Amino acid sequence: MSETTQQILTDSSSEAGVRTVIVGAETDHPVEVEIPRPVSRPDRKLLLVDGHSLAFRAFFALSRAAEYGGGPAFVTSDGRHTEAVYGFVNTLVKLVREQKPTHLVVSFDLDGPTLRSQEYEEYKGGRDETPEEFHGQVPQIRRILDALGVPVVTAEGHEADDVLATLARRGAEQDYEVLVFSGDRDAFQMIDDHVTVVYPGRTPSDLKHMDAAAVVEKYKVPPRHYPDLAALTGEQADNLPGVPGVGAGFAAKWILAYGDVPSLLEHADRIKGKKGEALREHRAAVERNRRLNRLVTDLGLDVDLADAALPVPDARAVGEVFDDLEFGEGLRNRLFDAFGRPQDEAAPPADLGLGEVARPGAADELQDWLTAGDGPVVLRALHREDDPELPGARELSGVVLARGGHAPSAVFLDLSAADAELESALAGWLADAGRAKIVDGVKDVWKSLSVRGLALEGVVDDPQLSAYLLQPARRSYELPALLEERLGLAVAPAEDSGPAAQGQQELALEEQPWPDPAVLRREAELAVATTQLSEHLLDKLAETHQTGLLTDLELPLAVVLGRMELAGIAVDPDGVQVLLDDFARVIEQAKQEAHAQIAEPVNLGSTKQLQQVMFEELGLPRTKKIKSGFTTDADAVAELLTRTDPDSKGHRFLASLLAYRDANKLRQTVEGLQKAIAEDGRVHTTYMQNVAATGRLSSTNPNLQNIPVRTEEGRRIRALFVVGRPGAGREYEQLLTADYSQIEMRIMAHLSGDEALIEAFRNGEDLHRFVGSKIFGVAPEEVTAAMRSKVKAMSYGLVYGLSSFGLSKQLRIPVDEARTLMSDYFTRFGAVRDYLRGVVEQARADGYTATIDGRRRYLPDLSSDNRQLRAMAERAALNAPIQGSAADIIKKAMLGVDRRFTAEGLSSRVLLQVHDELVVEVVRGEAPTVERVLREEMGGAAELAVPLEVNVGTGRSWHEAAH
DNA sequence: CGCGACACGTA
DNA sequence: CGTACGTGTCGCGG
Repeated sequence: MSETTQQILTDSSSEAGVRTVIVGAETDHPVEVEIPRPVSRPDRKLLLVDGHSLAFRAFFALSRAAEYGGGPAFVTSDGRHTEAVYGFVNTLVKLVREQKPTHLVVSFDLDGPTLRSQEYEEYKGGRDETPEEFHGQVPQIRRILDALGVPVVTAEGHEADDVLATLARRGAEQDYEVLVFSGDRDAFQMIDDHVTVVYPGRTPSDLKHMDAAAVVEKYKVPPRHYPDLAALTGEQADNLPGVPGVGAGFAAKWILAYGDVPSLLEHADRIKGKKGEALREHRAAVERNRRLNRLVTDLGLDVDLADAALPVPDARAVGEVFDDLEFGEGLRNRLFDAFGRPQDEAAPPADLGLGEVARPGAADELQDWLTAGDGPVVLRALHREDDPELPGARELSGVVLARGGHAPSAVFLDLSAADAELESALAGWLADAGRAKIVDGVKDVWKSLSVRGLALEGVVDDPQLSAYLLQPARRSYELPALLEERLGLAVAPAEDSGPAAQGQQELALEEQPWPDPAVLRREAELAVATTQLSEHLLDKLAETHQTGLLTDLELPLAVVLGRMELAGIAVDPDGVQVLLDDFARVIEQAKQEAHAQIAEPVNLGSTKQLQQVMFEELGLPRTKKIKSGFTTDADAVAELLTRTDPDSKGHRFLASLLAYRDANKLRQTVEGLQKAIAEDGRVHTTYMQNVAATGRLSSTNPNLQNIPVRTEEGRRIRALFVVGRPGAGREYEQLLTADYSQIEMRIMAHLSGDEALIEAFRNGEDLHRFVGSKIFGVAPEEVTAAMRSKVKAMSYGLVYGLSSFGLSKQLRIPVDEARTLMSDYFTRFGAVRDYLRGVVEQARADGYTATIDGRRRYLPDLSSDNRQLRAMAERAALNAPIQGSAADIIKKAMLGVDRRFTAEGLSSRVLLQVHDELVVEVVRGEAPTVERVLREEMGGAAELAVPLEVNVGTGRSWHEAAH
């Protein structure tokens, strides 16, 4: 920490508004510098922006990002570049969001001569020609500023900085807190107690705040003397040479000793040595520099700052420019968030024509409503409280039913107060498969109904699922967003304040009416709008031939998943504690062993600290570069282990680190499990049905699809999952697992139609051994373990779009050898190569890949200009049909198993799905039938060119049941 | 406190 | 420079 900073930090004795610090204490001329305390005027905050400077920096940052990967290419479909516009708006939005100015002005340089260029022809000479792509972007920026209603001020013959300096001075005089965005350091001279400069760092969005203290800290002179300093050192960017050999340090010393440039030059004779000589020699240049970098603060600008109050943007106009420039929703939303959402954006509660929400009080009233119209009815569940006792489900307190069409209507039923007859009328309708229902989030609603003893049949759509099939890569499927994007309907914007906003008098919590009338109204409107949304989504599904995936797969699967979630899986609590203690011991030991090798203890969980220890203190060889330096991941550490002397500190540290990480990871997994054990002694995961872009399920809260299995210690965790204790008249006997053997390779064989690969599976021999014998040209029994593991890695790699480079890294073999391996593979399995090539081509042409059952994944990046993005999309295209088809197959199997369990009167139940594996809790005596059903339904879930092989195992725990 | 980066578990 | 996920920790910046 520098001396100055220390003193600033420790200073406390100053008068109000001013601090003093000593600068240059180490020199002959220590000087006391006054630093005004910056004022804060949250209600009068003026932001002044140098438009060119911001646009230019944005342009270069985004062009580079696009060129070197990572960033998207900012070009419209008709070839216009938009880097500067996008970056400008992005940074401006960031500034407004973070700084919350009340007033805003942007200034631009004008073309043509300025006073500075007239005085000094070479001013700003030597700069590279403005790139072609930059042209035309400034007018677009001004269009957007116009649409936003932000005043743009320019001055003939002057640069933007003069305008800003003038406005900054006026702002300060009028007691505004002024923030100046400028990329020109000359702007620092404006800084005082009212004015701060925001100066861009390496990227336009990396903004540094320069107030007086920061200038003193950095340059050792007060802001008003910054231009004196710059005049001495010169300014490369403006092509203004200074005094040769004089850097910021000397310049600052002189200025502190003599004051400004004129005073310094007056006393130039007194300065000894080479530097003094140089100063006298370049006296003219210094004087010229000082003239040129003096900003004009008294331009006769015809602006009233009061008129620069941050306006409400014109959404239509902004929308037009954004559409024209092909900017996405993200920036648009951020912009409106920062500048305020215009009134007409909050759309007239999309007049749905919905009247009062009726509250049928008796069964016949409900019956009347239910039979009053046709068309599907939207069902929404209301929950009074957030935290249910019920493991895995929320208690149902009420429902909203709604119908769309010409006369939309909605009703609300309070199930916490409903009489038996009314509830039974509802139950009859819910269970009637002939009465079509639309349910948003059907799995959760089914669960809530189910724990209340209510059945649910006749569900024809769940927008979360239909929208997922249409756009599987979406992040969220929230109704308001879908309504807005699909139908342009702005329904019931979420109110930001609670009931109080509705002007209700204060009521004790327990006296508050439930549901809140505003909440009920919103629910009803959403329900009505959902009828339109569903109609639209089902149309689109039909157009894309995915209707069957919804009605025959995802919708019925939601119920199966709901059952699995409610069931949960039993976890042995004592075993959990034992493991936790065991792991804690290992962790402690590994931590101590690691610390014994180094000087100061570090946090082994901190990559940053590990890098310091490994690559600095221990001097270990550098590993692969990552953003924050060099990787310390397990792969790299293992590699380093092989390259270090087993008796060295480094080696021992690395070994301890791996042991620590291992045990720590396991401990975290078990801890998460412990926390997740519900009152029924079981863990209820949640399956997400619309998260994975390929069609897979995901598991969360906790994730039971990534429970360790590969290591011995990991398998101890699987042993914690046990068969449940007797309950509800059932006696569970064991857990049964059934998994597909090499399903992805089988799908690859099927999709490619490769005869050799198909033969490999029909042959029934160990797949990798068989493939190995073909590739290496030896008999199957002569395939060594090393050969087999190479082949195995290769085969799986293909499914992921592996390159020869990647393969060489994976197998730690030379790239040449990897390339040979791949080409040998493709020689024997040529149709596989043809298929993989074809998949990418097809996807590029269609814009999407498809599974065997027609589930799509859209991959717009296949035609990206960006190499990295394109390559990623290509690998995704290789993988999606295979992973997705496997997902479809096991989903079908789950439906089949579920049906058969019911049909055959089995009480056993499926508990878990782990992508290619099902875990079943088997009731005493049902094991043989369950095994047969699992084999038949899983094995028969798809008709492929190769058989689907299913392995089954049983045991008291998940570990024992593994095979 | 939110968020990105990192590391690492599964198929 | 191998796909698809979820979770925990760290450390940054607000």
